[in-house]
Amino acid sequence: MLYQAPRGTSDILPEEQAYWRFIEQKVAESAQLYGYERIDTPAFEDTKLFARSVGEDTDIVTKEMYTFEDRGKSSLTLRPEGTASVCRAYLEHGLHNQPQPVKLYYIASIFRYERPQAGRYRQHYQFGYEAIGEGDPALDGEVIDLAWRFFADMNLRRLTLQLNSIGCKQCRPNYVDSLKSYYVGRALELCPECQTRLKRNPLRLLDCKQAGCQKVAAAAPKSVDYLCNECAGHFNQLKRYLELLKLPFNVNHQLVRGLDYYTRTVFEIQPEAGGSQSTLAGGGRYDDLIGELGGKPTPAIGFAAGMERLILNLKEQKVAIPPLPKPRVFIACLGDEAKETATKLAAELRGAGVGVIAAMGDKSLKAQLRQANSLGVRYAVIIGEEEVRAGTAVLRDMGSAEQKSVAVGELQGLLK
RNA sequence: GUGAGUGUAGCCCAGUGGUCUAAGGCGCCAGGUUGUGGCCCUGGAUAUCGAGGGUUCAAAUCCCUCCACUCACCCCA
Repeated sequence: MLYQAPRGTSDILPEEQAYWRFIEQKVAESAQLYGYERIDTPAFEDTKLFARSVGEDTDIVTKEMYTFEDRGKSSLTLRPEGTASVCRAYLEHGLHNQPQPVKLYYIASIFRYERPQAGRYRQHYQFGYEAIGEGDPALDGEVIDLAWRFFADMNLRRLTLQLNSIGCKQCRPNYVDSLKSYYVGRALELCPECQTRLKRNPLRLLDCKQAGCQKVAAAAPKSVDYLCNECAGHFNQLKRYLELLKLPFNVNHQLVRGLDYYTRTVFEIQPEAGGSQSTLAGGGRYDDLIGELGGKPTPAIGFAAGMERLILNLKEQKVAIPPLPKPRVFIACLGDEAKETATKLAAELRGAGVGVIAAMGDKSLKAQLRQANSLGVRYAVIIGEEEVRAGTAVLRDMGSAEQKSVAVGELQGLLK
């Protein structure tokens, strides 16, 4: 094989496209339902944008970014996530002058240099929704409702909604401190990786999968017990809204997310019996991010979902996807004159909005019909020398195998 | 970055040292009389057996190196 797609990337072949178009359509529909408008941002941005927003010490920034210098010596990075770009656009275009919150959604390719495996790729696609400019917990509830409804409406079953609150700039340090002091006494029970996490990123201690560490994590201090009054009130109100909306959330004290910008609300939607790379959607509040990017303090919340993982789940659960439309008519012909008639007819039908596949080459009629059959068209139009002389064509119904001779001029009306 | 598994035609795969100048199935192409698909039958094309090196009289089959893919860890959608 001379060339193949780079590791962790893949071609989306025609046979897969129905899934992609289906999801895109559902994304647009639910955006419309909740008042979100589409935004598309560049595939790459100034490297500093991601470093600042995602967090200098996160895995994404330290080892997963596709960073390059362009010919003008600017350091650019292929977007490793969607939120930072949307916030940049919000600031750059003065969207704070619009009624708040500004609700935006996107469908975009995402790039991370990781070892690919099931449900994880170096280039993958995410769709996401961001609501910027409002801190009301009712908005958190609405966003989570949107996320939940999105998957439920696709007839995906056995999903769970994981929820947590990780506090704000004021109260989180207290929590991290108490987490540290809890863990320091138990360092010997931890796996080697957790020993280093203890120093570098204590929050991550909570979601280590090692059995021993799990045990320690289960009894660890909970972030919700360290929330300041404002954060606690916000979280309580959110839970109240989720109950009103009848969303079956599970407060998961070990849910922490890998991007630094999250504050207060964090949530994920996971399949119940998921493998390791199973999270379908994740998100939360990022009340400090716009400010850190140079704007005035602006609360915001959003989430993103992985398209490939969603498709994986749709397939596993055998969710029926509507087929993509395709031509219903195949035109077969025999002889040079017939081909001219067929060529003109095909153009006329297409002009009238009827999709047509015209036979090419000079294959036998048998071969042409075989092709028509495998294309799955509803009708075959057959034009041979006799038909040319008579100004007619044979219209064959590929389902019933019934056929009749009709005037060429009548076809457009019959096939419309 | 770490660990494990796998690499034979477009796809699924048989074949574990010598009749392998590689079998089968799907798919593809053609034919089964003069201009008709789907079923069936017949025929055909398509494989430097992942790459390179080594062992041997002899290697798809054994050894080494590399590469790729898959799965898992890390982390995330």
